[in-house]
Amino acid sequence: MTQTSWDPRRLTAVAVELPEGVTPPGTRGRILRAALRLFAEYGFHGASIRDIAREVGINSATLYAHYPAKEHVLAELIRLGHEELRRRMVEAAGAAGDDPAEQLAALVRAQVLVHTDYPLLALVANHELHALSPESAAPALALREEARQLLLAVLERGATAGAFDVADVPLTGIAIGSLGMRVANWFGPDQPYTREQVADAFVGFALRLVGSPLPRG
Amino acid sequence: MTQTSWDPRRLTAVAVELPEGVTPPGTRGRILRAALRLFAEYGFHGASIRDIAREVGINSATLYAHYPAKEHVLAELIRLGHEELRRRMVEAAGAAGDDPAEQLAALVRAQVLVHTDYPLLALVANHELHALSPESAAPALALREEARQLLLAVLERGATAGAFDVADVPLTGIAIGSLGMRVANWFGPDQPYTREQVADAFVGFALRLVGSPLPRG
DNA sequence: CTTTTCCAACCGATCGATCGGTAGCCACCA
DNA sequence: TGGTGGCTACCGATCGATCGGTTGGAAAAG
Repeated sequence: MTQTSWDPRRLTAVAVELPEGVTPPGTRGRILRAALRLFAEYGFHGASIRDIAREVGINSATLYAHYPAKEHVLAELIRLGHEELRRRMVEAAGAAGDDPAEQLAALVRAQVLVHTDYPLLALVANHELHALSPESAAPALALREEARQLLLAVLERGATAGAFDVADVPLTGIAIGSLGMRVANWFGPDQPYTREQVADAFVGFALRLVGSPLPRG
Repeated sequence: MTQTSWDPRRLTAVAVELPEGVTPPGTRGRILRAALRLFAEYGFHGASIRDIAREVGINSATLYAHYPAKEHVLAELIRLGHEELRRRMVEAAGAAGDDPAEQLAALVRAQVLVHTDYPLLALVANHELHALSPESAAPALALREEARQLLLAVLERGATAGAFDVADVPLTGIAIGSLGMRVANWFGPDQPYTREQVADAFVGFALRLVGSPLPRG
């Protein structure tokens, strides 16, 4: 309840986490983690390969035994971030029932939890995308669009069925997406909320935004 | 309704605007505009002083006749962005009546319009803050906190008066602030909304988030 | 009024430092 | 043995900033 805005000095207090099972083991994975922390704090261009190597404890030339170029490290992180988002949202959509409100809640919860669980990955995936070439960025953009379409489809369905009172589906989708995205900028261990509390609250916000009669969480 | 997510390739389609009356005239101002465009597209570290100088049409050494260091150019942009936000929000708060809902609407409208009017400035001010030293960043952070407190005070007042149905004021404040902030990432001339339409819609969203009985805009 | 001085803005050249990446070599392990 | 991961040394390019010099306009001096 004190400082909840973006403050890069907090970065060292946020765990450098990557999704399990999809992160490469050994040095390759350690490079990703080091890059994640440095890219999140200083940006792609502000973090040098020497910085990354030093943090991993290897020589900078060794990076090239694992990744063909600096850009590939970033592209990998961005891919991981977007795949985790898409995976969780597809999973949530599949597990939810037919009720549009329930589907929306499931999607929003999934989105928010990706951002609480992997805040640095979300920050890098969202803020450093511009450093990639169009070809490198395309896969991630496609995944992002897929996640977005999941949300829009539910909003459309809910509005058509009369469960949602929505004047403009795309704009409402943007608003709901914005809520989840910004979580990565402020959520952390020094905040007085657990991840579940944040997800509950944000599901409540989303339901309010669509005018669903469900009460706040 | 097509592409509404962050896409750096769209940057050249967004006008490079700085607030009137506070932007220095002549070369100094042209440097700020050039830096604004380049920092927004490539980030502070991704844009060199040679890039900036080239865009202005001067020699890179000349930049140092106007600004003592590269960081100062960024600091100036970030200061301008935060001052405009604070100015507009203070003005909106002063002009609004006593009704908490009316005050909230005024604040949200002001915030959203800063982001529609100066999207690049908002992007740089929000995303490149990390490139500043703590001393350089402090003034902007203070202004940001001031704007935030304006919003929280209204939420608190509305909740206390029973006009708002809010479970958690700081969290609701974050959510409302998030909505406005992200506008700079997607709003532009290729979107099918005017700035007023966006502001109206977002005021409606904010009122819903606080459970105010006012209908959607 | 004319001349001189001053100063801000500007220049090309250059600085030391750092950048991402390469080449060649070595050690280890299956 | 061959492949992988690691190293030192090095490359050309670029970085932010400095240097010494020039220019033009304004102000001061005579």
